[in-house]
Amino acid sequence: VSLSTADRESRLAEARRVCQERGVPLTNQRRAVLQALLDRDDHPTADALYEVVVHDLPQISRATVYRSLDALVELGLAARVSHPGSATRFDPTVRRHHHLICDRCGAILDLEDPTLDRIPLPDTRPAGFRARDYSVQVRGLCERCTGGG
Amino acid sequence: VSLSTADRESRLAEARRVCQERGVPLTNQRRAVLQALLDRDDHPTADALYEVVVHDLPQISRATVYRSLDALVELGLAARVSHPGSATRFDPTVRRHHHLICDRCGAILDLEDPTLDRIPLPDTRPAGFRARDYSVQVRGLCERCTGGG
DNA sequence: CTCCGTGCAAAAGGTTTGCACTGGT
DNA sequence: ACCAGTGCAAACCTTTTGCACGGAG
Repeated sequence: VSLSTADRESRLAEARRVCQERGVPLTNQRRAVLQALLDRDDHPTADALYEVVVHDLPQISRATVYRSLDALVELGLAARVSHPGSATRFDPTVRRHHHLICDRCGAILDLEDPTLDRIPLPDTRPAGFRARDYSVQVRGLCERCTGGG
Repeated sequence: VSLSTADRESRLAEARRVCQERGVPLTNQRRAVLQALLDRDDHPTADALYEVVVHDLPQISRATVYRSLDALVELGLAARVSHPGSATRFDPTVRRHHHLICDRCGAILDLEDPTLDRIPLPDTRPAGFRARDYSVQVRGLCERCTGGG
């Protein structure tokens, strides 16, 4: 479910606006990382993004990719995805959506479902927790892994 | 929401039974790791468990803790928790439940709510995904982090 | 005797940090 | 000139692996 050209343009415009507001420069490196992330729908790791970005900016370092991702997350332009694996994965989609996670190969697929977007959350304030948003993780087996057995 | 003594006993009995069935020895090390995990409700990392277990078994190695956790997960006696951080966290509770995740400090709290346990999942079979179970992640700020600002 | 789990140490990821440099303001 | 962002390399943290040892069947 990768983004259309128009969507990508609007996400870039949003990035420019947010950076402007927060007084944070949208450097070439940050823009390249964001674009690489927007171009993908498979929730890549930082390293996978580095591999892409290094084609455009051959001198970029892994550290900068990590720092750019931190910045994008801080700015609300990307999100860290919860994943039961060793490497952190990133998601360019900030609006509410859900995930299918393959128990065998670790793939993360987006799940868009209006019903899941309207679950009434229990009141967590008695526990002292201020809820901000939620998402549903569905675990199971993806197409490739079901095929294999 | 840590386990009562009775619950812990029954979980240990379950472990003995499962190991028996599967022909897998429940070694001292594995039992110690499982007990350490059952004693906690904060979804510890492998390293945090090592720090606890090493008190009882001073010669135990980190590798064994990792291998024990792998075995427990494989046996269905524990679960890896999805978490947007670098270290994998483990959960002694296998039955369906949900999580409150603090965006600031990364704490994971259990959320038990019968309503959330009965969400009608969309049909993911057209996407080739065979759903097995799900859980809801609520993100926000925990009590300590709200207090601080 | 054989097999499997373990301990140790080293290797293999993944992520962060110290420091010098640079480009924009 | 200043400051923030960057590149590089090293450090650091987490997890896995190779190998030898030892205990249970």
